[in-house]
Amino acid sequence: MRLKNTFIKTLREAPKDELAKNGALLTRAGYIHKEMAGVYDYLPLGLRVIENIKNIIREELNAIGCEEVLMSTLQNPEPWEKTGRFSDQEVDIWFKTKLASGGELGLAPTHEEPMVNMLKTYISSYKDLPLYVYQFQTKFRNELRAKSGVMRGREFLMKDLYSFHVSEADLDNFYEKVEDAYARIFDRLGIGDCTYKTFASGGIFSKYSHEYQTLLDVGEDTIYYNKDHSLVFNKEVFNDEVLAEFGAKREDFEETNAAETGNIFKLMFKYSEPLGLKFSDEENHMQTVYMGCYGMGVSRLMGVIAEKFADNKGLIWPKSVAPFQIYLVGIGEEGTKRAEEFYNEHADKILFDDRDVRPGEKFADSELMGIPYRVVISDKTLADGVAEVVERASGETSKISLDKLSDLL
RNA sequence: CUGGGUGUAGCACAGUUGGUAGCGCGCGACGUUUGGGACGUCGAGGUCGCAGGUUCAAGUCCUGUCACCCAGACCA
Repeated sequence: MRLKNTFIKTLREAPKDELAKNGALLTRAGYIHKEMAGVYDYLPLGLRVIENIKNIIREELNAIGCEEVLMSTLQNPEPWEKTGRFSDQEVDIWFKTKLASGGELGLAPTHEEPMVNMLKTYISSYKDLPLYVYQFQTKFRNELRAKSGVMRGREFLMKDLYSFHVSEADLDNFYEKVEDAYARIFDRLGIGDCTYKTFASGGIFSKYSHEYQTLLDVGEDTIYYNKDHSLVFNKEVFNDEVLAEFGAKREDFEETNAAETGNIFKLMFKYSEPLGLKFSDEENHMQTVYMGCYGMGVSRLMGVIAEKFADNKGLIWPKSVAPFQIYLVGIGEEGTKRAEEFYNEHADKILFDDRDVRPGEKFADSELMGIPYRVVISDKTLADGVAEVVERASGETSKISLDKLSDLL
């Protein structure tokens, strides 16, 4: 991408309504634009980050046999009424609107009901199971208070996976596969070493749910972890009774803030029963489908990663999610010409700062945008037949011969 | 929802006892610059969140309303 050809522009100062670090930096660097509290537009760079995160999740889920769909945002109240969740008393974050013809609609805050309802069309026998279906979908939640940049929005992008099984054993088995997939996803996103599977309050059918909590100063959750992080509890379940159950002592735990970046949950029959999702078993007896659900906040992940790795100069993206691998700057006549040539060979992976501004401004923007490598080709470096490479994360500078530059991509 | 705060140019802000709006950044033109956000000259850009009201006159005073930020409460 050529900077000259894009409409985005960096800002020296963050808008005063962006106090959160992630929102301020993502806005200044031109990744996002705020429409209103908790509602953001994703600009070319931000969209690339979102797509990179999605692709990592997609690859890992597909690898364990999941199928991707895209369900509707507009919700027919009927399936929700069967579970009681269309009620504003039951679910207080609905956005609702009216049909021109008079009926009422909801904007999906999650998708258990429509997913179950849809699959009633396709699941009728044990031969149809198991099934693992997921999507990346925009969710709407009428939060009392949106805050923290893109980390708590009224409209946000979420990956939601639902699994369907003939038995609890099969659900348990798949649940473990998702745990493994989640571990790989967090690793690939660059936050594996600071993201923990956490015990949180459960629902009707299971004692605990599991959240994935990423350590973050400004995270909204409080968690407690022991020395080797083998046991991590959300504050909501951190009590003497639970500690006794796990044979743990309170004094071995440390308190810290974290952001919930994912969760996995055994639903059992919570939604399949009221919605009548059944199958015929091998003896031709009707059985209710066992279910699990597994969420991951895509736009929140972008905010968490932005927030976590930034320094006083700007964003620092892990290579796996960075919108581009190289921020390319050409200086001087010959340097600019050679930069053009290199750009033209790998245009899809390079952000080329071809603007007619002084180098200092380009350097500052490269740091603000957090692109992993800044490559400078100038008449000076060309005298040695090399380009200068600065790694954003470490600040380390090195010289690389021009024909080896593509190794960075 | 409770408490506190803020709405003036794309961004950040100033605007005195009411008298018809200003600075910096950014933007356009020209010139000088050209490896760490350069400099000079000229210039464009505003129904002062919105709606009422008071007044000869409202960014400024009054009433209402909306939005936004922070803390709390809330949060599969």
